[in-house]
Amino acid sequence: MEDQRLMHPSGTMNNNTGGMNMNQGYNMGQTGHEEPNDQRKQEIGDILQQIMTITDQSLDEAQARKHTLNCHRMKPALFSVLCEIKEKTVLSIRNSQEEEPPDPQLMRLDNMLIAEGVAGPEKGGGSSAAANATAAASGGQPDSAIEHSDYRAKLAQIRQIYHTELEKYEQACSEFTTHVVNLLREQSRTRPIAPKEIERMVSIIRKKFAAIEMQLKQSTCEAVMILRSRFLDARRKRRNFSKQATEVLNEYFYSHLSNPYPSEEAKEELARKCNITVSQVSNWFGNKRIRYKKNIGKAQEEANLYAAKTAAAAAQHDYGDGDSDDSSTVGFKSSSFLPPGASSYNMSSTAGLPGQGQGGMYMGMNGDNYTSGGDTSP
DNA sequence: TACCATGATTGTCG
DNA sequence: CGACAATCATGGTA
Repeated sequence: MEDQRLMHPSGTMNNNTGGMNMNQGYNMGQTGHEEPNDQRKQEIGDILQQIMTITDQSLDEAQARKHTLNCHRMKPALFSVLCEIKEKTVLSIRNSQEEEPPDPQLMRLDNMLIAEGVAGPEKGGGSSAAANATAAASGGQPDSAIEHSDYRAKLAQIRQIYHTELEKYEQACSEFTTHVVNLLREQSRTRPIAPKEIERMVSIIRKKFAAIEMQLKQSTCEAVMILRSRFLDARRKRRNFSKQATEVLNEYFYSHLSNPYPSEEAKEELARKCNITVSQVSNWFGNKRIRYKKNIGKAQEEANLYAAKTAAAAAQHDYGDGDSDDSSTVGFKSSSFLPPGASSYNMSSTAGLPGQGQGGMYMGMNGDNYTSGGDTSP
């Protein structure tokens, strides 16, 4: 990682009250030169050697030398000469820097991170974001809360890592900037340093750290995209409900054929029984209603099967409510799925539907208990 | 492999 | 926002 490499100059300068040249600092913003590895290693070795030499000198000694230099009688003259040279070079520095417009790519990344809820206004923040987001998903909009919670938990994890890293970078940046500024101020006693130069130095450092931040943002975006694609892939995977679940849903549907619109409570109850989500129950009923209407002839067979089954169950209960489990929690919305007057559960329920015989389909079914639910296999 | 069944998604409407 | 209709995409089967 480049950030770690970048921190080294800071450490170097810490020990550098003696006299390392700040010009090394000016190279910071420039792109690294491409040299053969061996040569580069050699150079690094030399530099390290120099540093070791410097740190070997005692601080007192260094301070004493600096003091001697500052008090030297030629110092003012030397300083003014340096100022003159400086004035000439400053011109060349000045035109090299003007603030550029914001990087469009960075803006894209920022926008995406905000849109995905990774950056931007707190949505819970840090590790609690997962819990909050999950709660929001299952509370406000219960649909597919189970799948979402996993996705959101992972997203929150990404968010937390992103913020932690960002914070680290910002802290490092500000520490490093402060250090460099202090160093320059210190040096300005010995050589002329214009405030502009310090500003420039600061902006170079900022740019460098901004580049690192951009890398962070980019990899965060990538992580989010991967997470998303995985999540979407998982969502596309369709699994048929269990035979038992289908049976429960069908029982409910056909025993409320006159009004197959389960209330919220009924949906929850069904979801619990079938071990699926409420939204899956809603989907199922939506699909069922429309497909029933489209193919009443065929559905009729199924209807009879379930009617027979529930009738048998009712008989067992000796005149009790046929589906005590359901009806206890079921509320009905007014609906026109069937014409008014048609009631579910017996032949009259289907009498009003087009394309159906009035006759004895139900009778024909006799009691031959519907054994396998008929439609789906596990 | 084609075909049907089925769960999920999307767009529209009241 | 829920219901509906159309559609997509996958699972299961002949």
